[in-house]
Amino acid sequence: MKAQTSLYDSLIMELTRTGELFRLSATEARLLAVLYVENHSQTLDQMANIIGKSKTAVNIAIRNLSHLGLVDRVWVKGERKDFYTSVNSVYSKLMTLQVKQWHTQTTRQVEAMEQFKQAVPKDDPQWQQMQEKLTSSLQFHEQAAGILKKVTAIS
Amino acid sequence: MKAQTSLYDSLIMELTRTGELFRLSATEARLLAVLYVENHSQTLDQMANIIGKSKTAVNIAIRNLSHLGLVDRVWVKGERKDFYTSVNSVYSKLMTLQVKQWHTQTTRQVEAMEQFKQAVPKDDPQWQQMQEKLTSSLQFHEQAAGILKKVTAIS
DNA sequence: TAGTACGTACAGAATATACCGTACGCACTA
DNA sequence: TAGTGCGTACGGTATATTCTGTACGTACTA
Repeated sequence: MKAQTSLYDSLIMELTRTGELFRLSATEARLLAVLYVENHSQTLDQMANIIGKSKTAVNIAIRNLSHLGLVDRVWVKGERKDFYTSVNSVYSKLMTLQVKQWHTQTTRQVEAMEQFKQAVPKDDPQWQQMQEKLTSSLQFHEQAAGILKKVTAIS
Repeated sequence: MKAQTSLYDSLIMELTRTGELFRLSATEARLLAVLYVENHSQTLDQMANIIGKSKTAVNIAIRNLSHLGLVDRVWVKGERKDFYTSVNSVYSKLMTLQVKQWHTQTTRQVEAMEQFKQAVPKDDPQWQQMQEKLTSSLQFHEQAAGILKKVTAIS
């Protein structure tokens, strides 16, 4: 018997897939999807209930998402519980974060290549090859930088 | 006692980090790094030896990398073993692959949102909110498309 | 002050992932 | 045909990740 899949479920699933593409864990991604679709902020208990996980699991996932700046805690008058909501255009932000990491990492990569190249004697046949790879890496770095600029220009 | 770290090791490590950023597993990333730095193609045994893993593990990793089009099998005259090498500008290609996935996924996401929106009655207050989110998602999609165009223009 | 409601730290269980050694199948060789 | 060398499928195991229930600390309340 095939499980009935509502449009709501499909939507959540797609959003979850998107989140996972950006290296979020399954529950982080799902949680973010729920917060994105739901229109009012949610408590830990509500979220635990919705995604069918323990409050502890939700707590940790929310902490991570919050640490990434993808989720905000909102204050609700007269309520003791914490309420959480996703930030504006989360998915764009997620993409931006990822690209930033690329940029940082490619910088490190280029530096490592340069250092390594300098240790290779210039008359070594390896030197020329390292030189080419360095050029290639630099190009890679430029590429990441270009994308970063494009991405941050929007948000 | 602190482990001695050579420039070579640092380079491999950085390249590995880069690979991991693109959702490669640790060994896939390391393997790719080695193939990238080494100037001649390597056999399974050689690679297993270099990264200190079993031949089986290397075999699977190579299969995945090959499936992603990041690694090529090269024919060497008079040799029975298979030789592998990384394709040109692997890391750019890796980035391109990733962005392509974004593009595909955002398409799916937008479709799911449109379907969901249509099921919500227009006089429902939710409708307006869904409309806004759809707009936001479309923007996200455009963003991915833009990056994709930029990336593929290079390679 | 005692009681209640919340968030979170922690330890162990469950699950998923990665890995290894063995063994098999195939192709080439003598 | 027997033998050798290679890639790879497979089953069991280690390791890492994720999840749960319990328990604790704090803040508010009566």
